[in-house]
Amino acid sequence: MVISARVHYACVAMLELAIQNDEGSPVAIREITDRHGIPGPFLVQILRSLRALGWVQSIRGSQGGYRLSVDPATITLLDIAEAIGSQEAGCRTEATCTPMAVMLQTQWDDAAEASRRVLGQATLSGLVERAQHGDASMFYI
Amino acid sequence: MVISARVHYACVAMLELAIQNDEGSPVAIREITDRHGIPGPFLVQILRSLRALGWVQSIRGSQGGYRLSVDPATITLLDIAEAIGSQEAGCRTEATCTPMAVMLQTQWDDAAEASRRVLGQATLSGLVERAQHGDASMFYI
DNA sequence: AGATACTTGACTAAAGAGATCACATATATA
DNA sequence: TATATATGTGATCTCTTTAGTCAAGTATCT
Repeated sequence: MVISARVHYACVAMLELAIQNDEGSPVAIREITDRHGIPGPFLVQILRSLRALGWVQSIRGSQGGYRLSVDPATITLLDIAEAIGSQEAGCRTEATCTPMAVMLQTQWDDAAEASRRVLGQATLSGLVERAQHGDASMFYI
Repeated sequence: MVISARVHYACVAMLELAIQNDEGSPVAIREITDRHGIPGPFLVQILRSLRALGWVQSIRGSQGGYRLSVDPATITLLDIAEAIGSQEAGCRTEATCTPMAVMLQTQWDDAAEASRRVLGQATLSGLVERAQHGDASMFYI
């Protein structure tokens, strides 16, 4: 469960869209990059992946931007991390797959599973709600 | 908590030393690399780190090798992973540290903490014992 | 002396992460 | 219809990390 900048940015973008989901107009990339200091072209790349997943839709042209196309209650940080992040390999091919290696691999898997359980609990809507209740000025809307 | 090949090999080596800890003679690198298919010079590099940590001692010359210099009950997979693996950075410097970023970071930290708890439970002696009870032929000694 | 085994430091190849750029296309508004 | 505003797409690029290699040296046992 590696949290790269790519994954982090993807989550920021999804949260930003989730917050502004009720308002009619789509959210421009510029709005997100300005607010969070994310390199523009990089975020474009990430939003492309999110669109391919069917999680956001894009509206081109003037007044265009992005909008969530899924219910924010159904998407967790785990979903985003696993979809955007790099896929991990199974048992190492180079080294011999000894019983000891298998035992260790079980430990690595258990540890990863523990992480996944935490992130699988965190839905977008849950985070948005928590942020807005905890600190109304948090997202300076 | 990234488990690189380096960390995995370090754990294999420590476990191998823990198993043969009771016997008088030290364990040669060749013995470990042959058994587990680990590239020799790479394992040398790793054992050097382990020695710098004070966890193993080396005996040079003919009949030389490596030996644990700590109680295998006091070392966990977490200790090895954190000592050998790369050190992770804190809050990302590039992007703006917005409240949203902080909230996300908390989630990443919680997830990492969950992993750490799992690996922190796994002591070398515990793993050796488990392996030997579970399957006597596991380490074909 | 010679075989065995660790010591040390430098070095290289490959992969992935994190961007960046140029050019194309779509749409609202004046 | 012209123009400003936005996204779409593909290629490219640099930097860091990871994994692995090599050569020459030193210590110890038999």
